[in-house]
Amino acid sequence: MSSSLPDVDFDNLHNLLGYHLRRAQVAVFKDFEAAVGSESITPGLLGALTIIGANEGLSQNMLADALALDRSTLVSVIDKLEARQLVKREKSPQDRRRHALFLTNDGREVLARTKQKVVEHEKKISQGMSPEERAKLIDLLRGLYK
Amino acid sequence: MSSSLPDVDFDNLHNLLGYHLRRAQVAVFKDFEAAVGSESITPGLLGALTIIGANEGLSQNMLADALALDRSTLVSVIDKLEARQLVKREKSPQDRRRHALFLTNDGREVLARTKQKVVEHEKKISQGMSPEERAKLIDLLRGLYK
DNA sequence: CAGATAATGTTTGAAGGCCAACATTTGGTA
DNA sequence: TACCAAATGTTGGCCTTCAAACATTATCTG
Repeated sequence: MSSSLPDVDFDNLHNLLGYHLRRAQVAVFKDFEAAVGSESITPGLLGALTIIGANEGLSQNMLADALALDRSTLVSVIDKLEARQLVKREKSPQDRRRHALFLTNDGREVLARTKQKVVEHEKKISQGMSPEERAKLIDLLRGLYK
Repeated sequence: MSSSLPDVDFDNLHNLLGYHLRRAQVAVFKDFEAAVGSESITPGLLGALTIIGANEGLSQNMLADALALDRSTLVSVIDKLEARQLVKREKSPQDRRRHALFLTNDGREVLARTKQKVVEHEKKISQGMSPEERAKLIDLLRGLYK
């Protein structure tokens, strides 16, 4: 399967946080796809559905902030969700620059189903650590970006 | 700066490892660019230079394995490094399918300079945690992908 | 040895992200 | 009030990545 016989020397790469962060993220996202993929929901789409569901009527800018995505990136996320009839844009009457975002009934159903599957996914990837370790991990990760 | 007044409800997003992993990775990579950017070296390029430097003559496949990148992705990484005269491809005499990868003198110099700057970068991002916490963090991250 | 199978590097196409530039709308201020 | 600055959403260009298809070369197997 792998093509390393003489074993690669990683030098100090294994001491770099960025290296491990990237690999962990790739692995976790892959498991997410496997667990939730039947709904055709990616981590990014779940994030958007979750925040919209808990904050109906919010603007695209607020959502982009919450997800730490660029405004322009969010446009295509919402385009995709709207094309699948999970979300709708409505013009905000207070501020005509804004779009107010809402879940459709389909959106609410997909979100509910996805959330359940995500519970399993989180359980699976956290298998190798104790609840305390998991909490500590999240804490340390937040420390890296807050 | 930010556009949240009524404060966004994050629902259970803050309990998802993937969410924090992505945000931490983005932040760390951004700091990397700031610290090392003067050399125009990205995390991916540093990874390639590091592994090649410690394993001169290795093949593109072995390198892709080490970096957890797709073979096809690595082609463009090496294209870029070769265009900048930091790496050279040589046809392997033992296996004529393979390219053996080597650093040029320029490549060695850039790698050495970059490594120093990366030390500072790692110090900065690890500022908020103890050495034990940092080691634990890396350990937990490895647990997610190994 | 001959033919099938696998490994290697490459190209192409698609997805998802960023940034810069833009039009529209709002809000502050002189 | 009239102007200038900021906020909002969108578009287009670019980069990085993966996956699939391909040609070339090596290797295994009958």
